[in-house]
Amino acid sequence: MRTKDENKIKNIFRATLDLVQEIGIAGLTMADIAREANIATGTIYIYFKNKEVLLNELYTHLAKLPEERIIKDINEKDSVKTNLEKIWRNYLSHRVNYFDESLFIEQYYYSPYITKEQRESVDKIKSFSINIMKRGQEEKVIDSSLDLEMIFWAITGFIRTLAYEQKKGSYTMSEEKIDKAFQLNWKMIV
Amino acid sequence: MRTKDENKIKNIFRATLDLVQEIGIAGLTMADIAREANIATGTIYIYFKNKEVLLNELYTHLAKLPEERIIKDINEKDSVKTNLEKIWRNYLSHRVNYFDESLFIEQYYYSPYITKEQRESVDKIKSFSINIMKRGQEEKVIDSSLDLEMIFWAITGFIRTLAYEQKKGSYTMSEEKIDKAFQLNWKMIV
Amino acid sequence: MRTKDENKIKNIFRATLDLVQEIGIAGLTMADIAREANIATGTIYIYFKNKEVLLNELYTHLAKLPEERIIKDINEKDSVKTNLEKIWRNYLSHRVNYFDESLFIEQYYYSPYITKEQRESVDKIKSFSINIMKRGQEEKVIDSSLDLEMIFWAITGFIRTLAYEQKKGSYTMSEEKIDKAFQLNWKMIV
Amino acid sequence: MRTKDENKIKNIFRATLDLVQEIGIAGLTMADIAREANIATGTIYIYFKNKEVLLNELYTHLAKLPEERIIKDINEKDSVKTNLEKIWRNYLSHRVNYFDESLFIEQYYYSPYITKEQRESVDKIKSFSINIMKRGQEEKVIDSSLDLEMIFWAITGFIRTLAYEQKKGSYTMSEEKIDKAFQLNWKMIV
DNA sequence: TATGAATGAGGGTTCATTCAT
DNA sequence: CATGAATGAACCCTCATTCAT
Repeated sequence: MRTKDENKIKNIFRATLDLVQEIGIAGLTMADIAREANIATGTIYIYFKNKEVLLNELYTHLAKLPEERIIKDINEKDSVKTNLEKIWRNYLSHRVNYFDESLFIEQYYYSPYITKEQRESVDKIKSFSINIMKRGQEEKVIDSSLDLEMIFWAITGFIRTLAYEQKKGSYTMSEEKIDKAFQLNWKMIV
Repeated sequence: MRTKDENKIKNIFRATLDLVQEIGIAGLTMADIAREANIATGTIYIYFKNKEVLLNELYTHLAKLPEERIIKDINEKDSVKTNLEKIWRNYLSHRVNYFDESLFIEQYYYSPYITKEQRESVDKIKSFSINIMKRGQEEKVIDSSLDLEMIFWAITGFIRTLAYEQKKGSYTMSEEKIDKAFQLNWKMIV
Repeated sequence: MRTKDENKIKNIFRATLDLVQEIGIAGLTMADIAREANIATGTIYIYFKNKEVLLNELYTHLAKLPEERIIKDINEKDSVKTNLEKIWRNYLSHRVNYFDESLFIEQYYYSPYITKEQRESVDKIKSFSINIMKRGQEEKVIDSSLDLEMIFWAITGFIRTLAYEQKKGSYTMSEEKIDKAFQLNWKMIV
Repeated sequence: MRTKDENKIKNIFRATLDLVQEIGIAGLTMADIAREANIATGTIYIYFKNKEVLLNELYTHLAKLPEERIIKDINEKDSVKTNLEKIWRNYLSHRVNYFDESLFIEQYYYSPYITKEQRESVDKIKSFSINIMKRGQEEKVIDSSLDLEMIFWAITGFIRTLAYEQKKGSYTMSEEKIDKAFQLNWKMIV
C-alpha cells in the first residue's frame, strides 16, 4: 500500500498559492491546482473534503507563519531600537519573500470562502510590537505622546506598500534603501 | 433615452461594487448583479458585451475617480504643507468613503479579468504628490536627502492601512487622530 | 421572454419513468433525463432544485394518481360484488397501464432518495377497499370470519403479480382470464 | 487456502445485501461494501473482476437458493394438500427470512447490471408447484377447470405481499394467521 | 429595450478501478 | 493475498450567455 504522503498537502498548498498569484481566487479551479501539483484531481479530495476546506486550511496554516518569521531572533536584552529594527526587517522580508502568501490572505479575506471565526482572529504580531514600543516610551527613547496603535499601522502600512510596489516592479529596493526606510520610521517616533 | 441608459450603467456598477465587498470577485455572478441592480440578467448584456467587459469598464471607470477626488481644491499658491495636508486628507477621505471601489480595484488587479494594459497603467496622483514635495525640498521645508518616491509609499501605505483597519472595525478614527496621523507623516519628512 | 412551460415538468417526469424502467434508479443520470425529455441538462434545474428533489416530487406526484384511478366510477348503491369487481379491474388496469409508475415507486422505496415522511405515508385505497368488504360482511355476502386486511393483501398481491408477469411477457392476459381471475378472488372470500 | 476465500466471498455478498436493503442498488458503492465487509476496497477486486461481475454473481448465487429452500422436505407420497401447504410455508419462510435477498433480486432485475441471459432465466419452482397441483386436479381434489399458472401467481403474489408488508411493519403475522392465509388459498382452488 | 427561460460548457465532486507497498 | 492511496472518467450542478417573447 502506498503511504499517505503528508508532503502532498504542502504541495497542494504551494500550487494553490502560485495559482492565486497568477489568476486570483476567482479563477482558481481544482483541476488547475491538481495539474500544478502534479497529481490527479481526485487526490486532492483524499486530503481535503472540498475546495472550501482546502482554502480554509491553507488560510489557517498561513495565518500562523508570519508570527514565527517576524518575532524571530528577538533578544529581550537588546535595545528597543535594535528589537524594533529586527522586527521591521523581518516583516519586510516576510512580505517580500512570501508575497504570494500575503496575497492569498488578502484575497481570501474578501472571498465567499472565509468563515466567521477566521474573520475575527486577532493579531499577535501587533501586540508584540506595541509592547516593545511601550518599553521604548518608558525608557524615553520613543515619544510618549504617540498613539502606538497608530504607529503600528503607519509602519506596517509602509512596509506592505514597499513590498507590494517592489513585487509589482514599480519600485526597486536595495540594502541602502531598506536602511533609509527604517530610519524614516524611527525618526517618526522618537 | 440617454439619461436612462447612464443610470442603468451606474446601477450595474454600484451593484457590482456592493457584491464584491460582500463575496469578492470570486463569488460574483451575473445573476447576482442583476438581482442587486433590480434588472433582468439579459439586460446587463445590452450594456456590456460580457462579464469581462463589464469588469474591465468598471475598473477603468474607477481608476479615473481617485485622481479627481484627491487632487481637488489644491491651490498652487498655498504652502507646501497646506497642499500636502489637503492631499493627505483627500486621500484618506477617498479610501474611507469609497472603500468598496478600492477593494474592487485590489481584487481586480489579481483576477483573471485584468488586461495587460490595465496592469501597466501609471499613477498620476503619485507624480503630482511628489512634485509638491519636490517644491518643499527646494523651499527647504522638506529634508532634501529624502527619496520622495519612498516617502510617497510611506504616506499612502499608512493611509490605506488606516482606512482598511477602520473599515474592518479594528481601529476607530476621529478628527483628532486624523490630525495626529498627518503630523506623524509631516514629522517624518521635515 | 419565453414563458415557463409547465408541460416541461410532465415531460421530465415521463422521461424519468421511461428511463427507470429501462435502467433503474441506479443507472439514472440527469443528462439521460434531459436527453430523453429533449431539453438541456440545465433546464431541469429551473424546475427542480436537484436530482433528489426531482425524484421526491415525482414520487409524491405518482403516489396521488392510483387513488384517483382506482376509486373511480364507484357507485355506493351498487352491490358489494359490483363495487369490488370495479375496484379489482381498476387496480389491474392501473398496474398494467401505468406499470412504469409502479416500478418507479417500488424502486424509489428502497433507494437513498426516499424521505422519512414518504416512507410513512398511508394508503387510502386500502381503507376504501376494506370498507366495501366490511359492508359485504354485514350484508352476509362475504364470509364474516375473514381478516379483511389479509384479504386485501391477497387480492392486491395477486393483481400486482399478474400485471408484472404480463409486463415481463411470461403470462398473457385476456378478457376471459381477467374474468376468471376476479372470480377466483371472489370465491376465496364468499 | 480455500476456506478463507469462500468466507470472504460470503462476507462480501452479505455486506452487499445489507447495503442494498438500506440504500438500494442506486446508492451502492464499492467502498461501502468493503467497509461493511471489514476489508479493503482493493480486496474485493481479488475476488471479483469488477462491480458488475460481483452483482452478477450474487444474483446467480441468490437465484439458486430459493429452489433449495422451497422444494425441501417434500415427500412425493404425501397428499397434494400436504405438499402444497409445505411448499406454501417454505415459500413464506423464504420470503420473510431472506427478505434482503428477494429485495436485491427485484432491484437487480431493473438495474443496468442485469444481463440478457439472467433476464430470461426460468423458474423451476413454478413448474414444480404446478405439477403438484396438476396431480391434485387428477385426484379431483383441485378444481380441474382452473388455470394453474394463474393460481401460481395468485398464491405467490399473496405470499410475497404478506412478507413485504410484514417487513415494512404494516402487517403482523402469527402462526394462526399463517394458517388462515393458507386455508384462504386452498379454499380458492378446491 | 427588457425579460427571464433555455442552453451547454465547464467546474466541483464522487467513485470504480488500479497499483505501489 | 491484502491494503488503501492514487487515478481520472463521469456525474451533478452552476452560471455566462443566448434568444424567443
